[in-house]
Amino acid sequence: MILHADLDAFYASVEQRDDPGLRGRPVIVGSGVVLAASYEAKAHGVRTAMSGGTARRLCPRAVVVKPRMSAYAEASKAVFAVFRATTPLVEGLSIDEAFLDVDGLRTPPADVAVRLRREVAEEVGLPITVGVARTKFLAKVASGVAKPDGLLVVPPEGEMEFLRPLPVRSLWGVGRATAARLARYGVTTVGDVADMPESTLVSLLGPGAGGHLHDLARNRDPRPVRTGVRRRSMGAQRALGRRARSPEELDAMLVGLADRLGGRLRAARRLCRTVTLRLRFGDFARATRSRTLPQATAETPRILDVARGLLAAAGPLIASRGLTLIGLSLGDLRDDRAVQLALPLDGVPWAGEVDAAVDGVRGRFGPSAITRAVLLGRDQGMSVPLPPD
DNA sequence: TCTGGGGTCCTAGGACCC
DNA sequence: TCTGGGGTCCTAGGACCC
Repeated sequence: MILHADLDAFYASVEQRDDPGLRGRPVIVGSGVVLAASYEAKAHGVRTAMSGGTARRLCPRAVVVKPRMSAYAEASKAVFAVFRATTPLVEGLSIDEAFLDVDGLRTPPADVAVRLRREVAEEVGLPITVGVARTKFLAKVASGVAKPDGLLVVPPEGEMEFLRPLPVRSLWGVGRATAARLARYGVTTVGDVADMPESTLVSLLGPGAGGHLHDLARNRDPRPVRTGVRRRSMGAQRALGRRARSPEELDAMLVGLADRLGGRLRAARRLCRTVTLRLRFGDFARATRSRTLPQATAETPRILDVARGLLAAAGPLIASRGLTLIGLSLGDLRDDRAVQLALPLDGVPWAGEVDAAVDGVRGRFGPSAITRAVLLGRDQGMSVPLPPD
């Protein structure tokens, strides 16, 4: 059996945990757009991704707090430690949810789930909902139904009964666009989808999505819980508002984005090969421009260089439409083996030993690996002299 | 309801190679 | 002279998720 564990109103719950004055009150995290809303706020109709103005109109008494991303990252780490103490077979889906494969445990799955919820509450102080079922999909739907602060087990013999009445939107991969398309054919429940021939679904949605939906609706979901899934891209973006920005302002933002991403890349000891510039315009249309490098890199100046080229090429597009968001995304990620092998940095008093360290690895690793190691040291706040050439 | 900041996966066309 | 099939890589866009 598989557990799907999902923290409730995660960011808002962390805020309520850390400030007792917020407990029992409607809390909204994020002012421009709602990043998270406590269940007291949700009761008034406040939803994630809603604009801040709308949310305040729906719930004027709500306390609006600024997001504290580092506090959420820390809480997430603590919760995942509880997951991993339960079973090594943990697959994280996002900062606040994961699948756990509990088949190898002696304890019955439902008891494991009860204990997990208790441990997260006691050790981290956060409410969490758990769905238990034979497949990932059923477990995830179960936790959604059981929210908040709940537990729901779908027994193997009750699967079809559970599945068929669900709205199509609960199928993984069915969002607004696909749901609207299906509704035009009178298809609104999972049972409706299950009763369609696969060929009809495929002709409607394409071979990928069509086949996938057909399988899920007929309760076929053989996907195992996978550990060690690596991130495939990382990005950073910045909303600009309506005001027009000068080329100098845009360039400064690009510098900031490239710097942030370069640092994150090196902290993760990874390299990227594709740089994508993301743009959004006044009418909410989007565009992307990307370039793939012959050599993978984690060096900020290189990333910035490519990003600047993409931005320059997109100049005419931007001039005509009014830019409201600029972002960078790094893809085709891979491990930076050279840096990992060359310089185990943890605890190295860098400034004093860099020369020796660099001498030790010169010849085994090329100049770009050494440059990356130096940048990595800088990212960690070390005072790093440039090594002699 | 006029909209943040992260991510994942799929599709499709063109270039290029054998 | 006109013509094949298959594969990979790159770019751009779109849908979806939290």
